[in-house]
Amino acid sequence: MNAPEPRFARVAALIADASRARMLALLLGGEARSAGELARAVSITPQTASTHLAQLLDAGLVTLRAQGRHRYFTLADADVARMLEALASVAERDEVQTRWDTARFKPLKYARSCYCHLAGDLGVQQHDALIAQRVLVSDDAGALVLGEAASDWLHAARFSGEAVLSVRHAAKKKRFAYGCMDWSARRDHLAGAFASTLLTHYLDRGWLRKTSTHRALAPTPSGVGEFSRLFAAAFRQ
Amino acid sequence: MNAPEPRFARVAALIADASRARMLALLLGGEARSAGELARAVSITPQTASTHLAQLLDAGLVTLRAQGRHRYFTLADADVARMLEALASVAERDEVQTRWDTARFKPLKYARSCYCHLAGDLGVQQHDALIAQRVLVSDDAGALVLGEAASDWLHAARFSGEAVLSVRHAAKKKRFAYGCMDWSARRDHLAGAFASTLLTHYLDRGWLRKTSTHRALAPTPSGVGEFSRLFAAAFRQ
DNA sequence: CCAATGATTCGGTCTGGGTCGAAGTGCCTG
DNA sequence: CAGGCACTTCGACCCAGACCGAATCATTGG
Repeated sequence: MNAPEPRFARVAALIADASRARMLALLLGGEARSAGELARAVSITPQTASTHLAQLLDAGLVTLRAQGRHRYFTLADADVARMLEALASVAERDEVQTRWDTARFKPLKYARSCYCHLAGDLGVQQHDALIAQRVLVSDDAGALVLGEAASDWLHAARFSGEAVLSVRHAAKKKRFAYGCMDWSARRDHLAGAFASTLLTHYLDRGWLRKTSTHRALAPTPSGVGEFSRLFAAAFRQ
Repeated sequence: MNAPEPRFARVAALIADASRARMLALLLGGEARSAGELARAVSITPQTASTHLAQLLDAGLVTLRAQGRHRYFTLADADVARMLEALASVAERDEVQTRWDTARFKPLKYARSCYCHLAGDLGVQQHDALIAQRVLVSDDAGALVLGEAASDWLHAARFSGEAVLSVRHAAKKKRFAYGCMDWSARRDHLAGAFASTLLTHYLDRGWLRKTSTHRALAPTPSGVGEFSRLFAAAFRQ
């Protein structure tokens, strides 16, 4: 009769603290951050941050890479990012319409990094376009795999021949591509290894650039053109 | 520079408390529960439960239906269920393999209700089978819609003619069917309005029955036969 | 080998929030 | 109308855990 305490309560408790939540929100940007950097960003002393990070590490929400006397933290994996986005999607619900339309949040709504893939309206467009153009198709199990139009599209997106091969190789792995609920658009954007590769590519080609402080990503003039060409099929909406 | 406190921290705080988490876990079963019932289930006094439920209600995690002097609570919507499952999927990670194989948890892993659809191994089989048989197919935007084999399958599943029509009508709505990460199987099971209809149908036909205390669902002898027939395509693995 | 810097550990303080007893409100039944 | 039941509100208590000061460890550079 007596329900046992669910394990998710413990994870929720880790996210519940304002300082830890702000650290996690920063890490959602995808980049590794040192302990001190995180402490300063959320205005707490290094020793407090240290205890917080130890807890996040212990629970497996973040991973650690020590480099000299710095310790760099990143989100553990895409599952953690998905969980945070799911929380945000419930937390933001009704606020979305009003808040997102302010000038301050518009860039964030248009495009941002989520862990290490593209989110926001542009991420949703990417998701819809790649499926509509059959670059990605559902296999028998409902997972997304490369479709018949994949090679053409990758070529059009200026992937090199060897890069295409490496994508094709990665496509065999689990978690290659899947939908992830976008909390501002409230529709799926594209997540997974393929989505990471694409975002890296966009940044490398200079179609997107990171903005100073936030997770927001701004398209460059050349990027605007490329995206409207590559995602043309999704622009019908 | 100073990162604002993310709104999801507030939601996480609501789930972080052991008593509230246990209530939410109970409500994940999909059935409405009265305040007193929830209080007894988690071993707290009615007045404590009342403050908890008021908070959950205020945050929109649960909804309320007052009936006489009883107040019945249910999970607010499928987004909340998805969020809880995402949390659980991170929280359970490594435990899954060991814990689920104990006799105590096996029924839960095999089939359980998630909000108001079918989860667990059977839920994953359903998801995979309906897609493999093209009862459900992805549309241009990646959402699942009824496919060319839908009518035949519904007929085979003993849906009446008018029930088939009502399903076809419901198929136009948003959130008709979509994948939802299953935290025990770690693959997608089927969620959405269609999934709810199917679970209700299985219960009505006596193919599944609710077990006493948990969210676990047990297949009846006739259910075993029906499921192996209806989900045949997924039994390859 | 000695600062200087990044990070952790320890000990003590303090507050937010969960808890229950007691009392109050509303609804249903006899 | 009276009594009972489901639930809520109020007040007081108490404790887990966030926080910081001080000290310690580790790495780098001079």
